[in-house]
Amino acid sequence: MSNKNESTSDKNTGEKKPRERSLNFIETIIEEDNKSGKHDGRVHTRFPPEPNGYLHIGHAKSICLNFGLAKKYNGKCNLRFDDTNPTKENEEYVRSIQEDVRWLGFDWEDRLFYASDYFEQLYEWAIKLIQDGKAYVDELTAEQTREYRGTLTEPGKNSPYRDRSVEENLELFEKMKNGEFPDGSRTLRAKIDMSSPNLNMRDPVMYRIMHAHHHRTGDTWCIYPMYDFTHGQSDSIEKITHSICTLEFENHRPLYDWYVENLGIFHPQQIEFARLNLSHTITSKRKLLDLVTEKFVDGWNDPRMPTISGLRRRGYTPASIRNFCDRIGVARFNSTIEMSWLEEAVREDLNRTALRVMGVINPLKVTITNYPEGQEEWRDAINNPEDKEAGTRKIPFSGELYIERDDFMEDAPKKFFRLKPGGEVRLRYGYFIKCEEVIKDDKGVVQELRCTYDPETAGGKAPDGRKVKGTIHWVSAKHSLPITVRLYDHLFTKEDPSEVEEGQDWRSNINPHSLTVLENCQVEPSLKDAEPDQPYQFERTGYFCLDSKDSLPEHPVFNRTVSLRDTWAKVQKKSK
RNA sequence: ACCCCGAUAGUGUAACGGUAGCACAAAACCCUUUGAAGGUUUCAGUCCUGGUUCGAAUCCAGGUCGGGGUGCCA
Repeated sequence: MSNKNESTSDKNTGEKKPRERSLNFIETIIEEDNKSGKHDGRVHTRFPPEPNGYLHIGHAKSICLNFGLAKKYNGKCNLRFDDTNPTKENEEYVRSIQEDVRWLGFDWEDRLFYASDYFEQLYEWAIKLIQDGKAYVDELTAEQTREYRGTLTEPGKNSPYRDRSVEENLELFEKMKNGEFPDGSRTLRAKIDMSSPNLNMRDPVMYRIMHAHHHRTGDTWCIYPMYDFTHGQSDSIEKITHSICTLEFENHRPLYDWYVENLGIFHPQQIEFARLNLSHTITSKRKLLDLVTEKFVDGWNDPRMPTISGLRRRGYTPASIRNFCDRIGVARFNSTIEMSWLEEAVREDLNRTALRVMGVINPLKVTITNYPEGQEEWRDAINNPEDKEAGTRKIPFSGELYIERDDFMEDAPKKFFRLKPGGEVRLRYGYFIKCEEVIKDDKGVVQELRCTYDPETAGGKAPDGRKVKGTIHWVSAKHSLPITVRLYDHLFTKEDPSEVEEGQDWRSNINPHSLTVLENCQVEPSLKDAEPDQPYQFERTGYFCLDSKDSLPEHPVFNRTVSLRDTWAKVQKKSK
């Protein structure tokens, strides 16, 4: 008979332990390795980006995973640039990648490496494989190589150059290295198995000739190693224990293993996980580059981009991104995460940290007819109800205000708690006001509201105890600061941007309304000294930050990071 | 067509032969000087068919569906 309580016998200790997230499959592997002593309990990972683009949210998942695992198991994580293709890589990307990893909050300490650091060693290993009769110089053209490789269903056939002598191969490879052959005329190939069902094992190319300038090694080399001949050995050199990569490299694992085994060097374990797919956006470096070069966005760090730099400029925080990456988990099957998860993650972080301010996005003038002419007063406002330490500030009140246009309705439904003709509403930290008169222009558009205030309700409390359901934000017209606000929506209209009509491409799914610019928004004067790194919550509207690129002291521009959750919008939608 | 991998509420993940759980989304309510935040509750799931077993999400077989694979890219 089993006793149900046996397994939870420790629950009467009275301690409320934070609920531990259960292990993901990689952590399980690591813990098994640690138990069996496979690497003496050592955990060493690496983040290996190719410097051919800016980092995006998908990379953040990998960064958090690799650095996170190292931290969790008291290990190390290297940053290594996988720079084996000089025609696509450059310094700007190297710089931005380091900046982004650091910004996310991770530190590779003194372990910044480049695959190009290992070119000499890789070259020697290539020679060893030649000497062992496991590699040969091929003279097939690229097209011929393709033909000889066979297809998914038919085996390939051996290259006529496959059985050259070791000496001849050595000599030819030397000449390749010395630049005696033009690009594309020769390759060095591993001699494995042209009939393998895994195409990667059909005598994969190890080296190709490229007379190209490398951002680090300059013109030292005119032959460059392929990814497969580089990655595993780089891991091996750095004594990486767990080499974590995305699912599309799964078919490469046998080759990864083949190289380190045939070279007789330290054998790291490659582990694949599913890359992140986010709804309503793309994480293909090539397509992101297209968005930039074709000017659909304002550079790699456009706040609509899913790049780390874009998210940063948008106002996302490192903690929110780390949290997001932790929550989405890691698995071995492809999935798409809804954008709302990312948004929820920033809201959660910003709710704790953002300073509350009054900001009116779409101003509607309100004149308080019974407020003494020329009078003004400074009222106390709480900077952050989630953080007592943040203190309070003074905000100016006067007889001429701006409120949000959406906070007034002439024909209001019952559930509308804000201002309506004859109705009363609370101005946050201010007074109750009552709408007495609606002034419109010729076209019937509301121009101004004339209201009266109740001087007894200073601070928002009514001494007679009468209740007012609605509380709205406002600014004093005389004191407020005009700013520009940029609102963002999904970059793509479809959840899956690659899903297109016939004859169209992914570009047809770009959302034409992903950016809305609002001029003449009005905010409280304290925002005069805003800095891009300081997140703000415009109360009842959303989280905002100063744009780090386009904002000028005389013309502030604020980006909306994310709106607040809007239950009213839901109610409205439902009633339609 | 061939090889490899995968499939658990709407979404994302856990349960490792023994009570299918958590988060986000959705819904209802409470609270509220942010229709925010917070709190309570509800809804909702093991791809299919067989087999092994006292017992299967888990092991086995077959099927279905999805992803990856024919770069001198990574």
